[in-house]
Amino acid sequence: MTQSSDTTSYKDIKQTVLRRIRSGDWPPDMLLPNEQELAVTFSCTRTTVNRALRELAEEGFLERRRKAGTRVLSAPQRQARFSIPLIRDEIEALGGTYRYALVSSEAQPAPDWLAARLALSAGQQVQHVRCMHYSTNTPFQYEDRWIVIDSVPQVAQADFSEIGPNDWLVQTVPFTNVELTFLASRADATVAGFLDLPEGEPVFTAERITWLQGQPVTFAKLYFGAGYRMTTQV
Amino acid sequence: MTQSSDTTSYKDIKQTVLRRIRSGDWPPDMLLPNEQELAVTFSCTRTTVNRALRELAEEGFLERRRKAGTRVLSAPQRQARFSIPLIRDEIEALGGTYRYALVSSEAQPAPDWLAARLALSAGQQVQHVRCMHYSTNTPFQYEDRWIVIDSVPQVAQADFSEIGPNDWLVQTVPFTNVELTFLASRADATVAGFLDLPEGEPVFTAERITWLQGQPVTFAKLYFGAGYRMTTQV
DNA sequence: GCGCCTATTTTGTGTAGACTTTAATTTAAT
DNA sequence: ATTAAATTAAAGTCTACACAAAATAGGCGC
Repeated sequence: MTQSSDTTSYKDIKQTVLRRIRSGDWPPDMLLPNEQELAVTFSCTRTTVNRALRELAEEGFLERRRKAGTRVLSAPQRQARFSIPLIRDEIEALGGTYRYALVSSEAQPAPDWLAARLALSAGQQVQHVRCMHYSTNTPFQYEDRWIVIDSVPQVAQADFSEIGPNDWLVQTVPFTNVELTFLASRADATVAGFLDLPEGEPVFTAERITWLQGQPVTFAKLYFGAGYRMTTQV
Repeated sequence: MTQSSDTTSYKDIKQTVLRRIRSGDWPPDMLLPNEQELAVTFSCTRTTVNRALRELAEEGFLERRRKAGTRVLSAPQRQARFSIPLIRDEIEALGGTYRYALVSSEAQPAPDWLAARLALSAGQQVQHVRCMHYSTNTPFQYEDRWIVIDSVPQVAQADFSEIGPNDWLVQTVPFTNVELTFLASRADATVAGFLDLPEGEPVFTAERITWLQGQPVTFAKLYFGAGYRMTTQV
């Protein structure tokens, strides 16, 4: 059998199933026919049905359990899946020219709050790097970053005057686990100065903790410039 | 052939490939062997290799192109995939008790900025619903929502005094397209009042536009209470 | 009735093989 | 040299079948 237009593809099945869900034909909580039956109705193999339903489940439309079958999810806990672009790409996509500037870089013992946050031992050495990212001379992001020296010893020799610590890290440490937090914070004098804002202004802020196989690698606090909006399609 | 422990599963392959990428064994931009070769080295079928590599590509580690082959992505633009929980679930997960209160609900012509945002015709009627979500009497979120009446005519009969507009919508218009935006805004007098904050305080804000098959359904502006943090693992 | 064990159903995943589609590459024609 | 057409290598997907694993449902003993 060929797979050209006379064949039912897993994409066709996905579309059809989605349409039935959306139209209310298959309402929330409904148990849908098992793969074998669907394979017959779609006149294809169970393998193909399986792929379609598996992907729909990954996308949050269905719930599948062995023996229990496949059912339509009632509360569509859709997962927003947005990519975290590199700053340079993001700025260039918005039509700006990316420029980077190092503010400071120094080794120091981890402050208490950082030690607590990353489960470091008291007084463990960290590299504290502060830098700016500009979009055509407009401040785009102020980055305040700490890198755990024990986890990335090479950081002692790193030169952050030309390359940003994030770029350096992704080249050096193929990172594994990341915890991302977004919040609205108030610009203190330092942040306001770098981002060219009035003090006290709301600032969209991201915190990013990175581990390499259980070892804390870096904590970054990223303050975005005025009017920043993070958008995603779901 | 069986698939028990003597067989190589697609998960094994994913792990092995990931390990090689992380260890630098397969550096960024490297072209990896084609599926047939990998199938031989892993002693499994090409089907199994295909699934492993396909998923790794979806997860952002590899780039695959027909004829060109599979290569390691240099800047692993990992995609944060975080689920958007229902407010009730989120509050209860944090140990609070969810409480809902309607502030106002009235039909009105769409204001210009909204008409522009949703591509409505001038003066199209919308239902403007404002409400509060509390976590054990602490303000958790102030919701300012507009629902396009032409897209959801049933909204005229809806009673939002007990059920929140979001819950009502997911029951009524199940699966839709969503554009989500996050930003930091400044609490104006209204928002400050509802969230029990000083005026001018930074507020983590989400904007949510929902379409049903190209038709605009609703625009919601969600103002989160003091200290709100949105966290996700990547 | 209650708890435990077994049987059965349904999804999960593998093998083997074929055809399709895309696109890089090479070849031929202008 | 440049463009257009043919070649071909790689991923993409389907068929057909088999066995595995999980979890519900039913039956058994108490």
